Amino acid sequence: MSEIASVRADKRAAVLTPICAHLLNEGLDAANLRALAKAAGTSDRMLLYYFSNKDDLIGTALTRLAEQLSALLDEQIHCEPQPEEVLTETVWTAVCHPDCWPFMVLFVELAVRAHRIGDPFASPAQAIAHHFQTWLADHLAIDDLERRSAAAERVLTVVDGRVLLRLVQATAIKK
Amino acid sequence: MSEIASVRADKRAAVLTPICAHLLNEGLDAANLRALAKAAGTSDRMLLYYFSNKDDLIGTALTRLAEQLSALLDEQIHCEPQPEEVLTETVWTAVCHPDCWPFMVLFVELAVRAHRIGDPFASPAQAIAHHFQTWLADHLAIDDLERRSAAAERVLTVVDGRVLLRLVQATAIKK
DNA sequence: AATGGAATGTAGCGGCTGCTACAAGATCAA
DNA sequence: TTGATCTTGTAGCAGCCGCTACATTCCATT
Repeated sequence: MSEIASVRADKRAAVLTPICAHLLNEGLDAANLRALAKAAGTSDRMLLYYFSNKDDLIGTALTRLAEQLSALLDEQIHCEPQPEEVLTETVWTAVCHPDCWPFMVLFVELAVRAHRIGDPFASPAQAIAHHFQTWLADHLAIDDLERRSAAAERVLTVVDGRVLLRLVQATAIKK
Repeated sequence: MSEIASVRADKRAAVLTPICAHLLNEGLDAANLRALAKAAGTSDRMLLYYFSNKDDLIGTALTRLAEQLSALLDEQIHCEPQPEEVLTETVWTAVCHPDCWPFMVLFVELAVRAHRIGDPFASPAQAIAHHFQTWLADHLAIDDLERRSAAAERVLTVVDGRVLLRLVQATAIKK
């Protein structure tokens, strides 16, 4: 019956949370089935029982992460529409917050893979970029639609550029 | 004798050119020893004879690529110092040129790995970013040193941001 | 209790990766 | 020519990867 959710579907959903966390903290390079399974307290065998293959798993997790970022933005920033320069700094501050920063790093990884590989990375990357820009436009104190959209794109560009440069400067600790 | 270069040193230098090309066109993910050796017309065994290990090879190649990008910028753009907005568009046009674009993609890959892993990626990434910004400052029509440097950083930020967004939009062709 | 399907553990395959042991050829000084 | 050193090919190891075959356990229905 449809009202009786199978164990499989339940676990599939449950397992997604720690997997998203792992993806966020360790990045896509570290995202192999055995490591993800360990993070989720299960086995790689089970992950491939819940999901049809690795791409399905990663794609599902990334889609969920894209939604999480959207929610995070709404949650972390409650402000009236602002002028372009002000919004840029407001968002930049939010982006540097420890809760948000891992999303931005992941987004950069996603962008490269979207370009080089395509799916399952392209769709979430585009979703994140698109939603981010829409969100920015909604928080800009500009009446004209076209100008508002163009300004949102400029803000997004500057923020992304700063993220990239910050990545280079804030380098991993060597062992 | 020091004037007699060994075969090893010669080949080590010669092999670097096709390896850099491979790195540039295929990215860091595809940079395994066997693939690089094939691109260089030799064997993985030989690459590890010329270089002490993979990190040494990649690090050397990346350093050379950083220098190549510097040369490319000088070569592709000969212009008088420009105001900030003009230089931004001049550089953006150059960056989108097929000769330069692969460098930018590689730079983004480098930035992520510099952040997550550190060396051998951090140093070349920082070199590229630093040289790029210096180059920009040299082409800005601003007298005051501090203002010029700040403007160069803004130009670099905008260009990098555009690169990132372009990556997401120009996605790989699916098979 | 019997049965059939869902859920899970065990073990391993085939492929790739960085790297190395070993031996053979190449080169050059004596 | 001999021997030492530099260069190179062959083969393979140990580890990781995505994925799967097989067997088992668990549970709901009958």
